[in-house]
Amino acid sequence: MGAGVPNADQRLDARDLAILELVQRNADWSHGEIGRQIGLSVSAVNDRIRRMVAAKVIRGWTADLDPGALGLHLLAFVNVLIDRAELIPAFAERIAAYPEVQECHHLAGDWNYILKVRVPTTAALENFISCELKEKLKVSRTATTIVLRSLKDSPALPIMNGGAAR
Amino acid sequence: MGAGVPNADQRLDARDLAILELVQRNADWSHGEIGRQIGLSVSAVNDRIRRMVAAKVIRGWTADLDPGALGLHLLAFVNVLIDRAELIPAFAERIAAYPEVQECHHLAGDWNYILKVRVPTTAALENFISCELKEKLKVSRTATTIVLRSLKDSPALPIMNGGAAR
DNA sequence: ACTGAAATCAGTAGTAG
DNA sequence: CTACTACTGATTTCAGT
Repeated sequence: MGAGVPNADQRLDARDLAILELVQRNADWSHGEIGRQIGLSVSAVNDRIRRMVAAKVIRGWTADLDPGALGLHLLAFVNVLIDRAELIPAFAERIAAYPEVQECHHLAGDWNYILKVRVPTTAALENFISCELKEKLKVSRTATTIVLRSLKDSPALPIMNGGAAR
Repeated sequence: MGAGVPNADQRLDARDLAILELVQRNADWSHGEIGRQIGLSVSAVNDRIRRMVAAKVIRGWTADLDPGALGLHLLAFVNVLIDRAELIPAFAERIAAYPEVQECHHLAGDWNYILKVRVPTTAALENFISCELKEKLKVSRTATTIVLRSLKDSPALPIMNGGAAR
């Protein structure tokens, strides 16, 4: 056990990719339904999904929720700059714990990080930036961009041959 | 049938929110397991989930895939500027169809859109920006930021009381 | 609106071809 | 891999509180 080599010798063939394409959008379909779509038996679909879960190609199963229905009416991208290098480890360790931070990416460029932040209101955003980022996490500067409308916001990945495929 | 009022009179109580908190991370748990966590019977959990699916609070069920395992080794944010206003509708209509574009948000600020783009290589990114964005979609200017490392990249939404809750 | 039991259906494991 | 079996366990329905 343990986390030796991450994805040792998994090879994904065209059928695996077809399964992934389906389950990343319709995880509630039965294995029979998936098999019918791609011409595979229930057992074959079952085997392949279990292997891909074991290989961590499939990391888990999630429900896709509507942000608006949960009162999360504001989406913003916040660029973060931290002047003093010694403050970066503490930021990196603590930022992921904020539920309103959906994403945090370390960047190559003018800014240290970009955050994707979901909150109910501008007041909540202001509180997050002022109290959490600047006061507690000692962020030097931020640049916030408000999203007016999301044309696409999907966790689905592009799946094509030529990736880690055979 | 039809899409009249989106979320008519759904009221989410604390138990609904507890269920959502669980299923957005562990959609594979049985209703019995969920019920045990929050002190509810299997049927009650089933009822509430079915109601939330019907009310479109839960939009669907997805598999969470590992981008690296699919050969998607590059993540970038691409800011997009379109000078001539008459070119924007065509862009907005066609951008969502690109699988490598995971997100596309219309912005308030200096840029028209921000894109979250996943590709295997820098060559694929260059091809996407030059051929697709600039040539085909007539984008005037782009500013691309490469992600070095993702500290957090989760579809999970922050769930707290005070949203659309009772 | 929840519980608990009964019925239906899906996932799993094994066999054989 | 398919096809078929049997089994386990989950989902769904339904009557009752």
